[in-house]
Amino acid sequence: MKIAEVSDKTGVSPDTLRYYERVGLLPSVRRNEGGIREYDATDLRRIEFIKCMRRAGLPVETLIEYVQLVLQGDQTIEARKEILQEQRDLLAARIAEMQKTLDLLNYKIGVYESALLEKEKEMLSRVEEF
Amino acid sequence: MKIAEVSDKTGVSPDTLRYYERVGLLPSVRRNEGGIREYDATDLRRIEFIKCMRRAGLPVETLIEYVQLVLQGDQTIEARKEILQEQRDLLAARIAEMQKTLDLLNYKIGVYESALLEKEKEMLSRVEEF
DNA sequence: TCTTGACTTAGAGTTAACTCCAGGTGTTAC
DNA sequence: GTAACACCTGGAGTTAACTCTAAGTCAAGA
Repeated sequence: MKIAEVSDKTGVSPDTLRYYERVGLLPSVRRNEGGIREYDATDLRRIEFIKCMRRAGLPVETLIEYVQLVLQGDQTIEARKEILQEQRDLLAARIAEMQKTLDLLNYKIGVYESALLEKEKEMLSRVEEF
Repeated sequence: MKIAEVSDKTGVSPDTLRYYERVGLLPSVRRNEGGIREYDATDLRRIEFIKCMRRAGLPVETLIEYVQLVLQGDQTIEARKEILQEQRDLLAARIAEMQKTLDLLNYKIGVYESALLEKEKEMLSRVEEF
C-alpha cells in the first residue's frame, strides 16, 4: 500500500508519515524497486497505535524510545513495561485534571443558563406591566 | 500583590503572567505609581480560572475571546455560554479518547506482565532441570 | 515522446505558548 | 549615595510536532 492510500485510510498526512519514519517511529517501511514506500499490515497497526497514543498527548519522543526498545527484542520487555506504566500514570492524572475542568465548565454553563432565565423572566414581567 | 508573589502563589511564571496580560487574557491589572503591577483578588481568581482551563488544553485564543466578552458586559452572556458549551463538548470528547488510550495502555501493561511471568516460570523450570 | 501526477529527498517554515534577553527604571538596605 | 535587586518594556528565541517547498525521479496515458 502506497503512502496516499495509507494516508486516506488512517487520516495521517503523507508528510506526517514520512516525518514519523524519519524520526524512527515507523522503522522498516519497505520500499519497492523505485524507492517508493510500500506499507504492510504491521506498519498500519503501528500507525494506529501511534495515532491513539498521540491523540492522548504522549510525546513523540517517548514513543520513539518505546519503538526502539521493541526493535531490540525480548530483553527490553521490562523497560518497555516501565515506559508504558509511567505514561499510563501521567495520562490518568491528566484525565483527572480534565475531568475537574469539565465539572467547572458545566457549573459555569449552569450559572449562565440561570442568568439567561432571569433575563427572560424580567422581560416577561415587563410584558405584564404594560 | 506584586508579580513575584503571585507567581509563587499560583505557580505561573512572571513571564507568563506578563504574556497573559499582553495578549488580553488578564486585562486591567492595576499599576502603582512606579508602573509596577499590583494584582488584586479578582486577578488571582482569573489566574486560577486560566490555569484550570489551560491545563485541560483550552487554547489561549479561545480564552481571550471569552475574557473579551466578559468585559463587554451582560449582553454577551449568551455568546459566552456558547463558547463554554463548545469547549465543554470538545473537552468531553478528548477525555473519552484519552480514556480509550488509557484502557489500551493498561491492556498492554497486562500483556507485558504475563510475558514477564512466563519468563520467570521458564527460569524456575530450568532451575528444576538442573 | 511528452505530459501528468504520484512519489522521493533535504531542508526550511509554521504555529502555539511560552521563555528569555538587553537595556532601562524604581526601591530598599546599608 | 550607592549597591543590589525586583521590576519594567519590546522584541527575539525556543520547543514540539508537524507542514510546506523546491528540485528531482518514475510510471502510465494521449
